[in-house]
Amino acid sequence: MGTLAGNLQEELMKLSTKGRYAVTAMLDLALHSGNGPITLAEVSSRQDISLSYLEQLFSKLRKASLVDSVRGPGGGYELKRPSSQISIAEVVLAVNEPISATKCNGKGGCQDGDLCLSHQLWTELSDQIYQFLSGITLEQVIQRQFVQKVAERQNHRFREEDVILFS
Amino acid sequence: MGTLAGNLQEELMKLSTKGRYAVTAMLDLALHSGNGPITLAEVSSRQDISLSYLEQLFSKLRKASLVDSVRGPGGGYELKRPSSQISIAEVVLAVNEPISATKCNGKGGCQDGDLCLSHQLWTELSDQIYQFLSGITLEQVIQRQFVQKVAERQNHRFREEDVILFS
DNA sequence: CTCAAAGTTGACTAATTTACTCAGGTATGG
DNA sequence: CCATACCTGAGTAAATTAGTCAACTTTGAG
Repeated sequence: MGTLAGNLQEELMKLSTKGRYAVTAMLDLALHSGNGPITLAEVSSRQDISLSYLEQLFSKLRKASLVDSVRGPGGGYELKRPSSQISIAEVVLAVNEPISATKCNGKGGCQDGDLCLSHQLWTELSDQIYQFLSGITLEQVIQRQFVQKVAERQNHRFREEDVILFS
Repeated sequence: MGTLAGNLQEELMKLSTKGRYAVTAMLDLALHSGNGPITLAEVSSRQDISLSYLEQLFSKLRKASLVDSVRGPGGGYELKRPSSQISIAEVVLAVNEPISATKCNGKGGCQDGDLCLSHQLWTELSDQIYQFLSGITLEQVIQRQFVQKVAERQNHRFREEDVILFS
């Protein structure tokens, strides 16, 4: 299933509960840093995430070089870099198998252009989302410093009832 | 958008292939608008999405007032509003059952503050993502007018190798 | 050295979601 | 009428999520 595509940006952001768990756990680590490693048992009880599930997530976070592990008594996990240098995008991508952007990869029938156009548009959009999340660090989230008015860019003339379907 | 400014949303964005299918189909509709309704069969063959799956998606898109349907021969679907007034966020939210932001909703044990803090931080972040996608319309995607340099905001001091793990 | 605390790994699984198919409807233009 | 197209709901295989369980390895403290 995994395409060995050499191209960059063939993979998409995926935002689900899995990524939220990972970000929440990383925020917990950032919030409680300073006194040595933090055990997953602490994170588990504080954030109400099962210990075994955290172990899976942190296995991936470690492989992505986002955390360091210390074994033995007094051990635990700690951020490998300062929280100001770890982006949300990194955390989300570390735990998610990224989904393939192009369904039409090896397949034919993509010459008529239409198919590839939509794919490319979505890929570019996904890239924008990635850029956005890359610009937000754990520390910025904690300090609530991430931009407040990002949506005030262009013709933004939704009526009230259109917006409310968010609830 | 005064509505979103007040209280935080309790529902989160979810980005998966499902939303991509919906956006792709909506882009197809936008690209081929002007000659009356477009059949799902056309969209199906052009975008390589199964007809029955499209029917499910468009049922939700119609309930969300994003498309109008015309029955009978010569019928099909068309955008209810101009593509410049339909945001990506609307499309994605229309087809996804939104996931709950707060696991600790009715539960106790949320008094110690830590749990709720992480939840709130993630909720605020999710709100930012929503704001971001709300600011991008179908037309902007087609015209590729969505902001090119959204990530150049704050202390953006990632090293190269940190960013590249997107591949 | 021993023991217990912690991470590490892999196999397994129930529940849920995704991505469909199928079998019927209903509305409507020609 | 009748073919076309939307509409609805039931069902379902595959994948993902969100875990559990068992068996390790490493290491600090006593």
